[in-house]
Amino acid sequence: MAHRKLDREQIIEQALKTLGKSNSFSDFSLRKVATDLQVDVSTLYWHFKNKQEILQAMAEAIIAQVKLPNQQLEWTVQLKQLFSNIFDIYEQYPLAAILMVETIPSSLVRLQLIDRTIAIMTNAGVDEQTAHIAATSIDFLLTGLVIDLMIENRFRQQITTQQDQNLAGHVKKIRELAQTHHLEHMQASIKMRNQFSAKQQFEKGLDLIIDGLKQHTH
Amino acid sequence: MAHRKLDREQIIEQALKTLGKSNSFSDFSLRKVATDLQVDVSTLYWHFKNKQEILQAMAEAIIAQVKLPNQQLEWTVQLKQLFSNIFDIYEQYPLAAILMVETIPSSLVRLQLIDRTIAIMTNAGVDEQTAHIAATSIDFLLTGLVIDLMIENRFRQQITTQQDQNLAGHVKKIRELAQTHHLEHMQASIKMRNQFSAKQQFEKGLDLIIDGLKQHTH
DNA sequence: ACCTGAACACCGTTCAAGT
DNA sequence: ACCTGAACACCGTTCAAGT
Repeated sequence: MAHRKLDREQIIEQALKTLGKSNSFSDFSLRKVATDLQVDVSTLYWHFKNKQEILQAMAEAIIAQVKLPNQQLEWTVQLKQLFSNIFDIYEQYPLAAILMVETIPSSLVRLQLIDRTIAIMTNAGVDEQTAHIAATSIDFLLTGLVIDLMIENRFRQQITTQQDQNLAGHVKKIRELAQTHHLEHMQASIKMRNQFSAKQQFEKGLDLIIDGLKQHTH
Repeated sequence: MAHRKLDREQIIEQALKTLGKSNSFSDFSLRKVATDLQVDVSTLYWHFKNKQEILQAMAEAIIAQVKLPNQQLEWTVQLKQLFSNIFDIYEQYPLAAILMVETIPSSLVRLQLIDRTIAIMTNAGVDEQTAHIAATSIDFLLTGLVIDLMIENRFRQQITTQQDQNLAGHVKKIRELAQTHHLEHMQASIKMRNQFSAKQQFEKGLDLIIDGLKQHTH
């Protein structure tokens, strides 16, 4: 293709689409993005310094979509709404959570988001230190659950479509070990995972942390 | 080298050492493990099916080192001791946390660990559902913090040893953005990260979740 | 049974060369 | 200013061949 077509925005847009098509994060490559753009890989290196910079821009584009809750609302409602929004976006871009882990939160949008999260708590009377660790905890819980969810879905796909005996073996093994070694709580956990959606589990975890926070408010 | 030397145990032992020498998880490769073992890469494929299986065995070897707390102790003490032990092991093998994320917990040792964690809570009167989500939350908080810690250390190293302007730029940018956009809580967070160790932060997060759990016990 | 060597299909990154 | 093509140094994985 001739020149004078591409800009950074178009590259990031396609990169997010290409990431969406990928089965895993290691499946995602700049060469595939370039192919989808009908362009040589090396072209990307004129617009971006390296892969890390592209991932950074992708993460930024995703976080920019997060809608902040109304500040008039009660603080627990604000927290729940905010992270519910983030959860929904992560579900839309299933690999976005990994993107956040792989990337440094040095963009303004991401810093503002962290700042706002802490502000919600301190405005409710929580001390700065507790608010900081609570924000971190909620963030890790969210990304952890989404990554888990994604891995599970990938496995489910691989097992059904490609009949991957290896992965099917793992799932079977977990159930069997739980039974033969009488890991009763493990068995209950497996049931729970099937009974509640990842979002419901996240909400319960968030509630738990909020319960803890309430003891630090006054 | 001639044959009749290697076994799975030796490979995993060296793999953990090679992982320890790696600056990042993507830096770690089977080819490097093979070189350290003075053996051809393809040799590893006689002992293991693929890379995933090797990672799985590595994760298992690490978790096997976790010491379980005395069951006579009070439940909050048991929880704190258990996760303090896990934290210390993760600090010893800085990339172990990523290993856990990349890997399915289908080994007996890991399942037993999860089961035991939940058991500590249910024995204290916490319902099965809350105990399950709390165990998950604590686990994600721990791995999240350790991964963060590791990334930070890697950056610090790269900045000082290789004068990586790119990474130094990120750190500087965060401070600057926090100042110019008056992200006061963000500034306080940066201070706190320097003031408290990752372990101390984890302990505070754990305390928060325990505070939440106490409301579910009776 | 255990290991090697070569090959394959992938990566990210660089750089001289084109328009 | 923007893009290509070829090259480089890496990957994981397979497989015929050696001992």
